[in-house]
Amino acid sequence: MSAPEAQRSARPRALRPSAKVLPEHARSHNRSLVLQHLYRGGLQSRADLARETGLTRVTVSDLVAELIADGLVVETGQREEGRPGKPAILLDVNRDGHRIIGIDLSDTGVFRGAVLDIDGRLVTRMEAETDGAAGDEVAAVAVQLVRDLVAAADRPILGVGIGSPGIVDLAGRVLSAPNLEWSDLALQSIVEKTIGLPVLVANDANAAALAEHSFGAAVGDLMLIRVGRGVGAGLILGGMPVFGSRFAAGELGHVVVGTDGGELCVCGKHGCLETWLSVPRLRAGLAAASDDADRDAVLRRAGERLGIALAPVVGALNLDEVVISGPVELLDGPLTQAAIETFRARTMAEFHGRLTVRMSDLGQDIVMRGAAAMVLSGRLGVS
Amino acid sequence: MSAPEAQRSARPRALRPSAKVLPEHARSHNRSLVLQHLYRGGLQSRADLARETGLTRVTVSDLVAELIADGLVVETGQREEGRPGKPAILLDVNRDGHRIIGIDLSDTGVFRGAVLDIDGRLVTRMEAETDGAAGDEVAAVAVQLVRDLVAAADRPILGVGIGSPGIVDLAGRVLSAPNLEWSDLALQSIVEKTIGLPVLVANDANAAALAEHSFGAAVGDLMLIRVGRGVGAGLILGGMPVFGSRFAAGELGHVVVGTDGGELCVCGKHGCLETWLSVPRLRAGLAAASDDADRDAVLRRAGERLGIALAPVVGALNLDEVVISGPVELLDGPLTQAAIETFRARTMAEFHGRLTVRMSDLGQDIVMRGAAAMVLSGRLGVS
DNA sequence: ACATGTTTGTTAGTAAAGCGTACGAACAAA
DNA sequence: TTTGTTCGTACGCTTTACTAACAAACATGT
Repeated sequence: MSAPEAQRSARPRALRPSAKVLPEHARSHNRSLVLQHLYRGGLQSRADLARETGLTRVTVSDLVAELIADGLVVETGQREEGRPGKPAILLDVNRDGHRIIGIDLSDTGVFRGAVLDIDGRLVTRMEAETDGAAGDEVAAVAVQLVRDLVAAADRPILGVGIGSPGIVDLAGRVLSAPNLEWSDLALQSIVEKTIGLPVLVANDANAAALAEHSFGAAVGDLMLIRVGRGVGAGLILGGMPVFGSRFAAGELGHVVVGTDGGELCVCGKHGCLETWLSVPRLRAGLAAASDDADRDAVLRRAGERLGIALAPVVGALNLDEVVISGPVELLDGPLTQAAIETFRARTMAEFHGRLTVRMSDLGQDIVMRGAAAMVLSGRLGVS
Repeated sequence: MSAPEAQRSARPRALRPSAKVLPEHARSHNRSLVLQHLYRGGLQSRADLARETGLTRVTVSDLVAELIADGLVVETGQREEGRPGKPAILLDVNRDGHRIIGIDLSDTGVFRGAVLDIDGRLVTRMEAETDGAAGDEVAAVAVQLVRDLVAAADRPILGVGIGSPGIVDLAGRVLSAPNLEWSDLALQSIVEKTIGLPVLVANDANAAALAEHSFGAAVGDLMLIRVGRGVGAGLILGGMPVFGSRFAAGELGHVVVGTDGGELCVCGKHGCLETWLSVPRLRAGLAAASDDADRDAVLRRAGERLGIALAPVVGALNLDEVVISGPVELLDGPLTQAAIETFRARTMAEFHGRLTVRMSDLGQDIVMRGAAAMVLSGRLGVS
């Protein structure tokens, strides 16, 4: 036991000051809570919702009345069950009452967009060629695509979600997107002003991760690896996307993998994850391969590198799931298999016994559906 | 544009159902908010707090009255300023009115504990030898240490924080701590029942990370690497600790680093981070070294491995800071320097320009102070 | 057939939380 | 002394969710 000693002032310094909470905020939280249960659980009565949420029947009734007035919830008739008591009036989210616009700007040469319903199903699909445009010009193409989709929607539109390549901040500014030659482009506010609807912009990999979380088979904390021209990742921890302090979370493409050199990358380093795993490099490797065994080896080598890069991340975050998204013919098979094996060989299996590594089954629409999930989450508090 | 197509049901499955929010929860949030501002900002008047929090002077007055009644806040006289108007009554957290017990179970052979004040300064320090005990026996040593510290405290005790090695769940159960031969030990509830005070238990690396966040020089998202008998890490993202889905976040010690083999680890793999970086291995390496240059090389090699392991994690999370905690004579110097260099060589500097890698300056007390921070955060909502 | 019990949804009244307005107190400057 | 400013508090109001009570609608047992 020692006497109190001189220590430097222990008072912590500034942080984000958090915000006050008013009763109305609590109300909107509970409103979202009710909507969320209804969204997931399907047909339920007010009494069911009260039991599930822990709120009173009275309160639920009140919230539901508000949701019905807003057109978000509808009564769908009575429950036909041989139970005693007054039959329940079933409620459901007004799944066909609204539309969402989802945009994917991440592909090369073409912007994809769609009108989606509340459940994230594509209703109308559109594309817009970018014809090698860049900067403001290509931004105008995106805006026009949104405009066309808004015109094509046959229901009120909840909002517009956009998945963009590059670094995107929380206000929907694209801080840097080299392929489109965007820097500090206030995409969200531009589209919002033009269209007059709520707009949300996020990085494409983050959007994809959200899609997997909301509409895919994902269960808990997950990382989504997007393999395309480059390699990017999106992270969902505890149901919330991880953005990183400079909004650059998931920028894994230019991390060097392994300690044995590697090919030269456009960034000037050797052995970046992209040099092992990007689609162009994979295709080139396959084209140069002489036979099937050789092709297999190319894919397995890429998968091994992915496993090597993932091991520390999964260890540090104790993830449940790693999902890979990209061209199925390249990624599904030896590549994923090798990633799993490498990963298992390089981490403690007992901590990560439940980790699954798999391909996404959302296909090419993953970013558009993720963009829709952003709108659902941002506007309705539903995920 | 294509017609609506058949897609598999898009409805997401079960997630954490979140919880309802009642007005009283909002109140306690605002109460914590006021306390937080006071804790960080020092002497302030009610009107100051109202301006900073956005709440009304009336509401702040009400909350402050409650905090004064609870003994957490005191009036410390009037402000002496040549300003017009009624002079302000200054408030401050009752910094000397309560104590916190902080416990560190992570060291080999000895448990450390301390009575701390609200600002995280050590007031009374104690130690308890474990004498090679294990299981329930060594748990009893910990309980006795807490009891002694409670008896030594000269003020009301806010709570007990414990940093334990191993995997600890959110309820303070130590799921697995091989060194102490604990598995599924409900440490928090055991101590709580014995002592009759609020108890919080967390992993030692997580506690250390919290200490760095609360009392150290840390600014934003950070990862704390704890180098001792093994290697562990704690993560703070957005001010919140990351636990991982199986509560095993930060278990980096047994991730294989590099692609060029490495020494055999106790876990059976070759080249785990622990085989490069643990204190025993470092000391052995230094002892075997012939001259200073050789010793430097040993430390640099270890630092390089740390950098290799960190690169994907920092890339994936876009961290602000990596803090290293452990024996200064080993870690501070060539090792840290090599880690920084390796790291910079393996990632995109432009994304991580603001990343800093440094030693913690909280020394040996880091876990105890982190344990105190857990109590501050859990009991007062202050961080 | 009829009473009984159950479940549902609503009405009425209550407690808590924070707001806006207004007021007295205490001070500086003119 | 007067004026203007700032601080802290008293009062009344709105919002929110709660409890209690009730009517409606149904199944079941006698």
